[in-house]
Amino acid sequence: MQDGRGDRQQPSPWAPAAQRDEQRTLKREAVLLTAVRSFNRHGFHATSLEQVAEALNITKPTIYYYFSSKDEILFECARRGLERIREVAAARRAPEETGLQRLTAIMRDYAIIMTEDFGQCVIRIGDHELSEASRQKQRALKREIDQTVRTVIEAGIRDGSIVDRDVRLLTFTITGALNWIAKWYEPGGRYPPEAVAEQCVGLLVDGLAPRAGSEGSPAGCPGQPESA
Amino acid sequence: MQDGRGDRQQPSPWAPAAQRDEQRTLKREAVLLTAVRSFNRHGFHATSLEQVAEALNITKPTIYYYFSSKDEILFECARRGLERIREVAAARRAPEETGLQRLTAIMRDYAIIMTEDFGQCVIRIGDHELSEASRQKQRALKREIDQTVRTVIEAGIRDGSIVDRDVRLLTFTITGALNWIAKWYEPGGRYPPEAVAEQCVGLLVDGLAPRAGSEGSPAGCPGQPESA
DNA sequence: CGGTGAATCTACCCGCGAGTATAGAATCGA
DNA sequence: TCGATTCTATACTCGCGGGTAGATTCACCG
Repeated sequence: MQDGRGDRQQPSPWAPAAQRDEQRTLKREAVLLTAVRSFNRHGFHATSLEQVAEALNITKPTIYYYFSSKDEILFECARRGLERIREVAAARRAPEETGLQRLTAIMRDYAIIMTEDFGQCVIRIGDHELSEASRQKQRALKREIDQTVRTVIEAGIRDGSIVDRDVRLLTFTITGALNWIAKWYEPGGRYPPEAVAEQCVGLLVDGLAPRAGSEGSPAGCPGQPESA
Repeated sequence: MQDGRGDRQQPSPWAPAAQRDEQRTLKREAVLLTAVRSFNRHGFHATSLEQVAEALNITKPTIYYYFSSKDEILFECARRGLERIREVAAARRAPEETGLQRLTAIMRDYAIIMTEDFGQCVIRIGDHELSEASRQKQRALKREIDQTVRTVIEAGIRDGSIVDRDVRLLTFTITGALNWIAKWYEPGGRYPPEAVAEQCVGLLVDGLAPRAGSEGSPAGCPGQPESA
């Protein structure tokens, strides 16, 4: 991972500089993971950094050696969750498939992210817990994701694979159903993440009312594309 | 003050006792309403009772004259929201209609409650903000609602008006989509509550994929009841 | 070994907000 | 008009937790 820096070809036996950096990264990571799990389980305010430190066998000032504030920790957790979503959403931007097919793929990945630590954090922690600055940054990330999803939905409406409804409300309803997974899902419970994703997406695509013809979702027979 | 309570038929001219009680109730109400709005807007922890008091042109001790703790205020707010949901859910328990018809009615009312102050409070305020005791009571209320909804869904699956899927996941997905309204809805925005409810429920019933036959929701032509 | 810097700890500060003690103002009953 | 009660305000306590100052330990390098 040499980025500009430290590219000195000097093969000193057991280069310690890189090790140091790696150690630091590893420890930051450990703090983040412990923190996000506590945030998710007990809530942000109910989690003191002392508790996090204790769980890591260190003390509070050590955490402040790696992070500048509790807000930074929370934001970094949320950022990772959002980053993951952004990736899967962006991965399906290319229009080789129908809008519904692309949206279905995004929804499925989205649902699974909601069962992960950093993904849950995005939903479980309220906006008001972040500082004003962090909240703004978070909003920007969310908007970007929202925009991507919306674009896919619009494409689906145009090609006839998605029902013609208000795009904004469509997006809210879908993301709501999926976001909610983060609230009730518990690892090791009766449903594996894939099953959750499968079922939720299936319901959103097919609807509550039984379809006349087939049983399964019409993923293979979308409305005929009629790109103007 | 005999707690057999105040049933003395004595019609004293302009019974002041009743007026007193009414005044007290009115003021409690005002505190609750101001508090819940601030909770919803700024979050529970970011709302101090001093702020609430200031908004009411009173001081903090006055609030404590009407409530015993901040937790009691929050719980009372949430309780009202849940109570409203419980009512609408229970109202549609009788099986004169198909399961889907009953569920649709519940969902619609549920969605509208999510646009109201106390309804929003139930969703926007995390479980961890309540005291242990209050949280337990809240859970009980939520479970009761959940159970009612689930029963309706099961009836719908039996009579064929609702797709045969895992009831638990079905419930989570539906409530998730509807609960999320509380997060993004803003009064005076572009969508009136009825429109929100209409669209969300419509999508959940019909699904994202266009239906072959009709355009609208098949509210009038549910799957033929086939009660064994 | 002795110095240098990274990493961690002990011991503290400090502000905020929930909750309270208590006194004073208004209201009512006689 | 005089208590008694209801209601509200002033002025406080107090604990919790975010954040910091400064000492200390340790690892490596010369």
